[in-house]
Amino acid sequence: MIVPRAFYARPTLEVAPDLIGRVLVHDARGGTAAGVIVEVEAYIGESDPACHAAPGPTKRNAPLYGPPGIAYVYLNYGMHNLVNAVTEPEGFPAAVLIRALEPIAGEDIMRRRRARGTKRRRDAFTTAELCRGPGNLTRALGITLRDNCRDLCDGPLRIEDWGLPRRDVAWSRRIGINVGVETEWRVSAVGSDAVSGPRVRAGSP
DNA sequence: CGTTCGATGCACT
DNA sequence: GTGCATCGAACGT
Repeated sequence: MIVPRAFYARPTLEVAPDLIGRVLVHDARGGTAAGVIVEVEAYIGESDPACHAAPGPTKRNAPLYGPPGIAYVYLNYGMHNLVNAVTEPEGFPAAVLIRALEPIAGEDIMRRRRARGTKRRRDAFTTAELCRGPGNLTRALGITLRDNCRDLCDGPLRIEDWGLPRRDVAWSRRIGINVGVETEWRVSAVGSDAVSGPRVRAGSP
């Protein structure tokens, strides 16, 4: 079933961990691809210096102020599309950045998309690395700027609940930013080999 | 393994 | 003109 809008219309720090274990699906040219969300980060309000809403409303960050349950997709470093799920009641700018997935459908399509334009062969990718990292997962799913403002509750780009088992989650600092580094607003599924960056250890060595 | 460095586009000041 | 919510290729160890 599709995750309903009410799910997103909540405090972002409640939405973020609840997204772990849900499934991001994209029907696109080339076919459908989907992955289990295993790593996210919360960006919350104009007072969060790392949130794109920090400068106040602008043309780019307008989706953050829009209704919950829509996608905020933007271009980062001139080459990577990053996808967020907009949260909180409309008018309060916040979102959850999706940082990593475990491929669950359309893995062959993901391989084709990931290998395109690189020197690596399709079969040189491990399954775990196909959607590891926010730029990599949008590439694997074929998510582009045209998906900005798409409704995640209805349409080709969706988040679904497949009734998968609950995952243990761990909170840690957000990655790849220079401000707002103290808050532990990154959530990852413990033990997942698809999680990017510093991984949280599941047990003792 | 590790680290460095270039690519690349655009919103924002 | 500056600075990114990044990635992978190249090179050093």
